[in-house]
Amino acid sequence: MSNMGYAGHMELHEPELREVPVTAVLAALADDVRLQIVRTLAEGGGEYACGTFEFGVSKATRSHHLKVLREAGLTRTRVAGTSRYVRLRREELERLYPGLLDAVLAAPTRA
Amino acid sequence: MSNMGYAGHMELHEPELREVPVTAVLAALADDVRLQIVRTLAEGGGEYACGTFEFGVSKATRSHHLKVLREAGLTRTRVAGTSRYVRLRREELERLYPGLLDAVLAAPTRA
DNA sequence: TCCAATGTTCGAGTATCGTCGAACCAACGG
DNA sequence: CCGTTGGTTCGACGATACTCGAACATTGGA
Repeated sequence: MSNMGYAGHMELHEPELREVPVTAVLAALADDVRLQIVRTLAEGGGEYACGTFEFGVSKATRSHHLKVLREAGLTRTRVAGTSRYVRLRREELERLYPGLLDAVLAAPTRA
Repeated sequence: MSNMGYAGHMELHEPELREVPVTAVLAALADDVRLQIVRTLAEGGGEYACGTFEFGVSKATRSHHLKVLREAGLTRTRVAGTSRYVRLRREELERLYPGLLDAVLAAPTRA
């Protein structure tokens, strides 16, 4: 009955947004791959399986970026079967950082 | 030769804002020292000599951060005598990234 | 039961970042 | 001139960040 060594039963680390320094939120957004993920989540508006985000990186790297987003308080993850469904924490973000996400999303894709 | 503004032969690199990827702007803001500098500039509204920003780092580090801000298109620098005066590029930022700077500045200082 | 699918974690390589002291430079004031 | 002042640059350091392949865990189906 050991559950050692793997995160299958571990709780996903999803911090309270107010515990996250704004610099961490900005750092999470300051990466091309992660910004593409966030854009996809924002445009779709709902949940996406991790595998959705095919942006030219390996699945290990993708998993890493999703973890960064989650631990920066930007996303929430729901586990279902072998898949994990990710969604943006829009309302919470809007409450704590009004206008921030919209401003970033409105920015030109390629500057 | 005119004596007008002979500010040494070093050219400051101040890119056009549209040439700067938004991720670079976000990365520039995603540091505590730099965010404090930006806050100071925004609250004061005008120009500040580099020496103004005493945030517990050496002057070499301060100079580095000011360079990062400048090259991310966030600030402009005017050379006068032995001093350099830094100011925020608010209007340009507002035009290209409407609401972004305000949202960041409105964020809680101590998250 | 075995296998494929979906993700995560590990270990390592490379790159970039933040930091400092020391050396440097240009401008100013005696 | 010479020294001081304001600031930059250099070289180095340790810490982080991004990336990948490989190995692993969990689920669900043949």
